[in-house]
Amino acid sequence: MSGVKINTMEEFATVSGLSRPTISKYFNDPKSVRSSTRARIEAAIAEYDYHPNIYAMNQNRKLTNNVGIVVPYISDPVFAEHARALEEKCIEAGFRPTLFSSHGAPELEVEILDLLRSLKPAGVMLAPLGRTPNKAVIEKFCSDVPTVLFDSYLPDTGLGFVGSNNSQFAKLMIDYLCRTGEPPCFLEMKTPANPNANRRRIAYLEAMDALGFDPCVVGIDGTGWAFEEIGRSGGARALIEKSFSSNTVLCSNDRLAIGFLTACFEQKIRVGRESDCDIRVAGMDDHPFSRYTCPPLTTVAQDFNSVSKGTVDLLLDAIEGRDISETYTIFDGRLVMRESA
Amino acid sequence: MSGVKINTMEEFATVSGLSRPTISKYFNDPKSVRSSTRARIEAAIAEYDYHPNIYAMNQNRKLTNNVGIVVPYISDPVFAEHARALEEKCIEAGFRPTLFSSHGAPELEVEILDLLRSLKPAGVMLAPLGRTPNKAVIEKFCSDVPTVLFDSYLPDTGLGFVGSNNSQFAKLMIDYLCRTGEPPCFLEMKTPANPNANRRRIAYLEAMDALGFDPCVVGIDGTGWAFEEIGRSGGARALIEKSFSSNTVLCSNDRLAIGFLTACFEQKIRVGRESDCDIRVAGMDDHPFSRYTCPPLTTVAQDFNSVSKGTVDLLLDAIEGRDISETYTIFDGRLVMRESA
DNA sequence: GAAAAAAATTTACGCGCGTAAAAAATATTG
DNA sequence: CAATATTTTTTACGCGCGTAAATTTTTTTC
Repeated sequence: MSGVKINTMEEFATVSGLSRPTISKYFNDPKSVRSSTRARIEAAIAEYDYHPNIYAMNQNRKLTNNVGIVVPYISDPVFAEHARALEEKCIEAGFRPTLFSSHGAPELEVEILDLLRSLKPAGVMLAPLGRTPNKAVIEKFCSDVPTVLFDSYLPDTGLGFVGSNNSQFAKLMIDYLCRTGEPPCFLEMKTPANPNANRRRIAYLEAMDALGFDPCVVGIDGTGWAFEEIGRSGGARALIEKSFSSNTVLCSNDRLAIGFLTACFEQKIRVGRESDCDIRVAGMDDHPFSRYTCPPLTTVAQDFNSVSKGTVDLLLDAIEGRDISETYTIFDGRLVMRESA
Repeated sequence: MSGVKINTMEEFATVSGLSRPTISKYFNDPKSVRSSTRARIEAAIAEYDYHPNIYAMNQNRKLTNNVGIVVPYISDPVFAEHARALEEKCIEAGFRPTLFSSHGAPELEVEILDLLRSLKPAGVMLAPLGRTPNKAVIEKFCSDVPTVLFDSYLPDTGLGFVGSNNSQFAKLMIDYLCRTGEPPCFLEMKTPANPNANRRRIAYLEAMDALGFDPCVVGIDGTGWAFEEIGRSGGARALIEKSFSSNTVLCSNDRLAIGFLTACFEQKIRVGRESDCDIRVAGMDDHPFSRYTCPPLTTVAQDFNSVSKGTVDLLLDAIEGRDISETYTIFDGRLVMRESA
């Protein structure tokens, strides 16, 4: 590496013995220059460690190579996992992802979209909070910026949606639970932070009806994203009040289930599918820690990889002008049998 | 809001009846214009929804108002929590944080620093992976960009460091454990992903020595960031091989402890501090999930709030030219007694 | 080897804003 | 009210790069 400091593309063109427009072409698309030229440029980059000024580049480009990733709550390991997978795939595709978390706050979600707009991204992957107040803002944003929704569906918004088949999640688990024991009750938050919860409840009601069982939905209080604590305190109350009509509880998501398991532990209620147990507990999502609860949590695994791949692919297809055939894609979950049910 | 679309600052200056340099001054510092002028500008912003072009602004500014946040692994809830707290405090202070995760990969850490450099941020808050290969790269980066390290210390690097007093963490827990039962063994990864583990082991050895007990360090295999699985599989082996010289195990961190609790459960070893229990288990960090293990995990709580506040404050002091008196700050942990020990 | 095609160069302008300097307008002070 | 201080305007240049058009050079084709 040479000691000379190259600051502008002009200077870099000089030292590499080429013209600036050629260098510019190279940085916009390396394959657009002859391979011998490309080699010279890359040798010069290695020698002078030149990087074009990002701001000057993006100022004039019709489209930047930025993509935005917005998740509702980064501290939720399920979304952290989503974000990680999406970032990886964007980088592979040559885009520069920027990650934002709404931290559960609708106002912050609006601010993030504002900022994203001024970042002129090539596209955005958005998992909305799913709170009604922001509906109009998100629709407006999607009509300005190419946006793919994931995880949480909003009708007629954005280029499309990729997510999980929440109905299938619930049906799959209910079938399993009914086949192997008593039909489950359904434990959920009365006012869920995440709209997928509604699909899961509806699927529960439908599946129970189809199987000829009486449903039993237990709604617990609590707002916000501290699901474990809500599951623990609300679950404890439900146990004391004997709200469950069977010895099997399907929780709306794993984080709720994790809290509920703690409530069971505190009341010395033995959880599991063996004969000496009092209750069976199941969740949905395959949260990274579900494997490590005691007993390990039986759940339905989200197909993170397919969802993230589908999300990135859909966005890139749209950005790069390929026709997007499927605008609504959902992936089935996989039953993960562990000891809790 | 008017229907007219304002694209440039020039146009915006016209419609607001002021000159462009005044508008420019306003956006660089609203307080730098007379309050009556400020009011006119803000009224015009509300009416025309004008936002200056971020790229054009940053191109010429000596300093942007971007700050970078880099964590080693965003899917680790401890770092997700750190990131959330740092983001919040940056936004409050009027800066624009961008979050990056190295995903445990040293190459990615280098790429992130490269990108950050070209983003010309006002400053960076970096929790390094702590792998030796990147030492030189990070030192170089810190000499170019105002950087505060957090969580993981590197000597003589950056503006300063803010983190936890890992020695105190270990001593605090060991004192408690020795006071209430048998002296603990120490469970850790042989090759820890995070350098804080070394401090904790050293503190363990010192504390045991000071109390006149024989130390017993159990190192388990495994690399990477899947700590729970490492704790479970390695812990299971250690239990079978009877590697622990006492009935008390202090784990190097909570995630390891969570996996170890699962190993105990699988082998029907009762965990807790009551008389009918076989083993006591403790961790360090106060991982968000530790409250919900069965039994709930006794641990030492990191002072997330003080660390994140200290990190942001140190960086902003440096950016805004105040003298930074303390360049190495660590915060003590708080004992969180739960049922596991 | 000449003709055609492809790639690189030259020239020149524009992007949207920062910012400096001097002049003009407005506000503050006694 | 004049004198001074503060704020705003006018004018003008520069930042680093995208990009278009015309020209020249290099490569490919037969």
